[in-house]
Amino acid sequence: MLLAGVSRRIPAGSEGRSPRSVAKLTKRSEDYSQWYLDIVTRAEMADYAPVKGCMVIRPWGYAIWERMQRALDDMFKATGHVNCYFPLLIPQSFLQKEAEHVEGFAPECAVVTRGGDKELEEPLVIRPTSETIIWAMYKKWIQSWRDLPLLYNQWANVVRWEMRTRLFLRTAEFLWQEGHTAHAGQQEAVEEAERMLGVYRRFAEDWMAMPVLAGRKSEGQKFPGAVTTYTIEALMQDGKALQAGTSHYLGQNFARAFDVQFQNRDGQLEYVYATSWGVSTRLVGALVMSHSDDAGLVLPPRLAPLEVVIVPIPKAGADNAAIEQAAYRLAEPLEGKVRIRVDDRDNVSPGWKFNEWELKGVPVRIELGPKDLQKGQAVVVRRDTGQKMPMSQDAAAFEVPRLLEEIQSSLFAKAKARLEANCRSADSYDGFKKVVERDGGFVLAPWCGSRECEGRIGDETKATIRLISDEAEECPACMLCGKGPARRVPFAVSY
RNA sequence: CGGGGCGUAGCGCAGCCUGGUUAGCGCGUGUGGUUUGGGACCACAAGGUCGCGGGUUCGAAUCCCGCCGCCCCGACCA
Repeated sequence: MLLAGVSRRIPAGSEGRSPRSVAKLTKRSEDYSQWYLDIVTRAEMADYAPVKGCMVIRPWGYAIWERMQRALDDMFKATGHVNCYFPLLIPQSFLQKEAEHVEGFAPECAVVTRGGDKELEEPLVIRPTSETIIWAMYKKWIQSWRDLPLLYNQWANVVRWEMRTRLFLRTAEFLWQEGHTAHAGQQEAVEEAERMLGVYRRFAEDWMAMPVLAGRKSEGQKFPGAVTTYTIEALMQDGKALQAGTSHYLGQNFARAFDVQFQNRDGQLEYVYATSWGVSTRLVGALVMSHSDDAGLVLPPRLAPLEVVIVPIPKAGADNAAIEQAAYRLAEPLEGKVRIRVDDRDNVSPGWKFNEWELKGVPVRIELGPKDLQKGQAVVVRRDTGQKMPMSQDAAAFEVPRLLEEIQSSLFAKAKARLEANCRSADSYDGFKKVVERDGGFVLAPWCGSRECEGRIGDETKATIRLISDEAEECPACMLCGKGPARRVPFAVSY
């Protein structure tokens, strides 16, 4: 019989589903890129849509995104932001008002030219980002310093017509959040941009268990229209860097473009200071590539749609009803505390279930068979290490929440160790090229700050400057041009 | 846009070169039964515009022409 409160349902993505393919995943060592795609598709996180470059986010992938959204949204609210929604379609002329912005985004805009059966008077751009339409509206809402700051965020989809796409990492349409704030002072706006980068960093570390480097982007890699772009950069298991979140101090660029002025305390008109900041469904891809292994996805418990799955193991001649009942009894005290389900499907074998839940990255599995029942125990298995821990059923109830926390911090520790092990230094350009080629990862090397050197290094090695840190070590000479002063900045081949 | 590969059942493929019964195999799917501690087994069954359009031919998945789409690798990017 069912115990009260414990759902029988296998959650989104596997609702009483039958088995499908049994093909093995591509191994990381064989083809990293294919390994990634295998996990994303086989774990049923996403699938290719009929339109090139577009993807369907399936329930298992979307559930991860929902958990990310919730955590981030709470953090945004805790820092004083409110949610709102601006429209998908933007008059093309809006994009053109900010010179760098239009230059940056025009090449990748999808444009609507027809409505119904009529040609539109002015083409409408499907938002690649919303600064322009938001600042057009801010003009209406801001008159005085008393109207400021405006701390707005929206959860939305955007479209960027990319040449080359990859599930989650780069798709023509993606989901994200974009914060857009307006401030009465430069200092305050800069602080906001830095604060939100801090939020992203904390989210990456505390929720995704993904350590990051944080800093500013070089002039050449700034967001189109930004004065300063801040970034967090993560390191994937193949040694490539991934930009995981950005925050921009926009200065008065958009306020000027849209003529948004406010009267300051002294009664003078002044352009409003702006920031914007965003993270996207790319984070789901980052998550996959941070922790997963050759058996499939490995999820940090805090973002796992399902944290614990209990697999009852029936046996001929055993009291299988009792086994299943014990499984539900085991789950009951944990319901509400952790996301837990009993996988009582009878059309697949326990072995199948083990593999499937490992593929899907569920952090903890509890096996419960006749032998366990006799001993009053259950076998608790960690997804991240594979470690099997027999423990009494009573102990499991209070051990499991602790174990989940342990897994969360252990994933972070492991990823951090990997990041640190993959931060190397080079002083000469020859040495730099060697390290980039042989080891990958972040390579810290002296750079004079010129766009020319940055560009040439990028062209010749594929490694780009990921960020510039305030604590960057000063060096006498750039590794390329030999001029000084230079700073030591992390380069990496990136996604 | 350049280079490479592919398009035949839900998935993975064979067949094509050398045209010819009713287009095949594995996995999966449905039903019934036995099973279940690391991807179980038996029986029966369902499932196909051979990417699209044209041509050659008595006859085309197969040969010819055109088109479309997708994937992978490069140039733009969260």
